[in-house]
Amino acid sequence: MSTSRGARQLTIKEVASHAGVSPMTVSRTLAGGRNVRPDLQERVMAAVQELGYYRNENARSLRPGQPSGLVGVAITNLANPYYGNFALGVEEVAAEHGRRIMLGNSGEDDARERQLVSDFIGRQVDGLILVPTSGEAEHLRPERLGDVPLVLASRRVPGLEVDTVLLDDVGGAYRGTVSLLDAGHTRIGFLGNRSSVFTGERRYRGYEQAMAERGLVVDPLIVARAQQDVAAASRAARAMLDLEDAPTAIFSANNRNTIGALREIGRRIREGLPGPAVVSFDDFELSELMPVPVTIIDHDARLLGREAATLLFSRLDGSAEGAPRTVELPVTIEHP
Amino acid sequence: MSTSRGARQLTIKEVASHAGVSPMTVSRTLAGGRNVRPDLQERVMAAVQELGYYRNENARSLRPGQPSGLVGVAITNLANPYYGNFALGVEEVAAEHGRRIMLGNSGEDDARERQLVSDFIGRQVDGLILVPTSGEAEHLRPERLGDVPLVLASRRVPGLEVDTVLLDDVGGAYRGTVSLLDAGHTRIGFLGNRSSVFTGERRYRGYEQAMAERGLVVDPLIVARAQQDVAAASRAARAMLDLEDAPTAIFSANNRNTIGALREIGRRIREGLPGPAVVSFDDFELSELMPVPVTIIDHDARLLGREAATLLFSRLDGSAEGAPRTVELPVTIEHP
DNA sequence: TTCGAGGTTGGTAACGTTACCAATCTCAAG
DNA sequence: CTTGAGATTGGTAACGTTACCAACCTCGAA
Repeated sequence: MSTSRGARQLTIKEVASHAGVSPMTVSRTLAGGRNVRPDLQERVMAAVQELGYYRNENARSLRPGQPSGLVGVAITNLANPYYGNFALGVEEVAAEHGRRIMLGNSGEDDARERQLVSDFIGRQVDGLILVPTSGEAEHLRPERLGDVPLVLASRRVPGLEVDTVLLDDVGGAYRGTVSLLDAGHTRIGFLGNRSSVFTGERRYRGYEQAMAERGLVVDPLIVARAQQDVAAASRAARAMLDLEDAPTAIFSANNRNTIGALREIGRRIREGLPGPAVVSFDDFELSELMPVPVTIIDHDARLLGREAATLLFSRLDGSAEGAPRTVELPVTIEHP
Repeated sequence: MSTSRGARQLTIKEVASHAGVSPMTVSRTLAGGRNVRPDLQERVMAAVQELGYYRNENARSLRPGQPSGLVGVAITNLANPYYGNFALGVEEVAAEHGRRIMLGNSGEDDARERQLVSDFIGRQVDGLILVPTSGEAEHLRPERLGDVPLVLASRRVPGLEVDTVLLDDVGGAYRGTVSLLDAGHTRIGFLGNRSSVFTGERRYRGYEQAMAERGLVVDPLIVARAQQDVAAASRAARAMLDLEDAPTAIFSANNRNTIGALREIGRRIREGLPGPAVVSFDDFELSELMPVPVTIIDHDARLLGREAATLLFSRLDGSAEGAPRTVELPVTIEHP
């Protein structure tokens, strides 16, 4: 019975003396029981049960060569359901490999990301999975990480050659835009992230490419690339749709912009104004119930997480060596 | 330059000899620099920078009395955006207290939860925050946890008296149901979780109470309480609405059931069938654009996470002692 | 000048664990 | 009965860190 204060930690020694064996026998039993007599193993396990002993994993990983079994995961915005699913995918694969994840939210803040990474390293993580903010790469150089393998997800960091899992941003945006063009639209607005955000840039490129192929010039008046949240996206959509020469369709480069745009479009429709067609990079629930047709460029964030973790563990297991690899996951297009 | 294999860990000793001081001086400097000459501190910090040294937090926490700075968080379903926000709230407060979180997903599986908890304990977490599965409480008893403080969120565990953060499930469900009754509905269907899930039970109770107050008997034909995912919720809604005597309104006890119900309702409306009014416990985006009026019983999952973490840290700081506390967070009702 | 208080520095031991080695035991073959 | 191979067991040291103590230094007061 452990009481309020102090309550010294239960150690392998107590278990050993309780079972009448040496600490080494307890350690060996807990490690799988190779070369330990079955009756002693039983006594040890009984003592463990009775005392409620948990092995101290920190002390264990202190010995050289012992992995900590921890993976550090830093994402940019846990409030976004996409990143929740991403984290879930990572957690699943980690659990399958007997590892645990330490999760941090960088909130797109560079300094916070640096702090998270150094903290993860200090806690002896076996590997790192990062959705990088768009800042510097200095703190992510392999030599700064002390040989802890790093996998980037969703975004690349300029000048940093490491394992990376990406979406087919350019292709998805291209195909989504083409579907609008095929439907007869020629004046297509764009809502997206700052161009310094990797995905924002790539998705814009796909949009631009499709427009250019049809000989259409992109009008800067109907391109808004600075919205990081729903409210800003709503305002940008409003400005665009209030124009004399308003777009008849909108390409939205991510979930947050789509929700904002649709909020504004819903408002207009309730006022009897026309609503433009929408293509959204990123799915959202009940898109089929929207008052305007919404085409979805969909992908599986959970799978993205699983792939990132798989890439990491292939490095940890030594089953993959050599040059950094990039996996680009396909996206699907769902017409309304 | 650290090369591929081996690459022994950089220790405080290397830093010390590089700075020409003893390891103790390095330790003291890193601990805040009390009673260390400024010029030596500078030499130490320069060496830390130059070598890229990170203190080994595991070794650090091995010393008795040193906290690990880790909080174990186990939630039931990270794919649900609510729990993503919950985790975010916990992470935020933990970061404010200089702590890191270890995150596990139990997937409503009892065995997995037990495994997570014992793993967290083995990794010397300073505290635990749990959205419990509905199973046993044995592995959560204080004496089994070795004095590691535990906070439950969202749900209670029968027979376990610990700090808990809950929502006002009963009151919210009651008020939501009353709003339907006030609008003239008397035949109100119920969609929810298994009754063994704490919130499922409480929300049903609120619904039942409101009905009883108006002298209405709940018809078991329009009560479905076994759906854990969107597809099952859709089927349940369909069965209910296909009845001769179909409900004119539906009370949905959670996000997943709401989405499922609305998917079915949207289908019916496209076919020209009538759609019932909906009250949803849990918000979702773009609810204002639905083809039927949706009343939202809303709450802040992120705040729930923040409250849980705050409760935990008040135990860790010793600013709270004594009997377990329960915090019940209010919910708001948003009419369409 | 001596003394002592207080600031600064370093050596030692300990935290809980396991790799390594040495010691002991078992048992079959000679 | 001896030998030795192999299985089993335990003692010791080390992982990286910091609390504790002892030693030293500085400087003002007596």
